[in-house]
Amino acid sequence: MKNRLKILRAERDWTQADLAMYLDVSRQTINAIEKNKYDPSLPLAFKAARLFALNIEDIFQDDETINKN
Amino acid sequence: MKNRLKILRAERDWTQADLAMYLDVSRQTINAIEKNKYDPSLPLAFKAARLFALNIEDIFQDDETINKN
DNA sequence: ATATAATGTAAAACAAACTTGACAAAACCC
DNA sequence: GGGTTTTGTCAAGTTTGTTTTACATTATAT
Repeated sequence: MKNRLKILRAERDWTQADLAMYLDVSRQTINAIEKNKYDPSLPLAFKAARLFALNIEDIFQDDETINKN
Repeated sequence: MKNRLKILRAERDWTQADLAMYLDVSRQTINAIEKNKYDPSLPLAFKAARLFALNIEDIFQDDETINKN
């Protein structure tokens, strides 16, 4: 599972700690997800989608899902 | 977190066991998710989305997410 | 160069997701 | 009705996600 959190953060000039605060998780959780140590829970993915006003699929990309673009 | 698994199953005349098999999880997992005992993992949500050819948001709906329709 | 901020990482603990096995209740045929 | 399939549920166990604390490394700014 890939994700665009680092890019989305960079676009807003947010630190991992900032994003963690907005999503009500620990900074280590953000770091672990960005470094692909584990996948977020579905509720957390929804929260991120809401925060960035994007679809979950636009933030997180399943490796099995073949991308048509 | 609500979900439309039961409806999507019904449309295809699948049992919980059928869906479990297609998603490589136990029948109890499908039952628990349908009965809102817990949320699926993000990978499982992606797998369901692929199976039904829908977006995750069209299958699972966060309670916090205000629906605009 | 040194201070500060940001990121990476690790261990221990706990919570949430998922498994297997088993059985009861409900729905569906004949 | 009785048999069969489907659904609901429970307990015990494993795995995955998350927290806290702590410290090391890297980047940024004087």
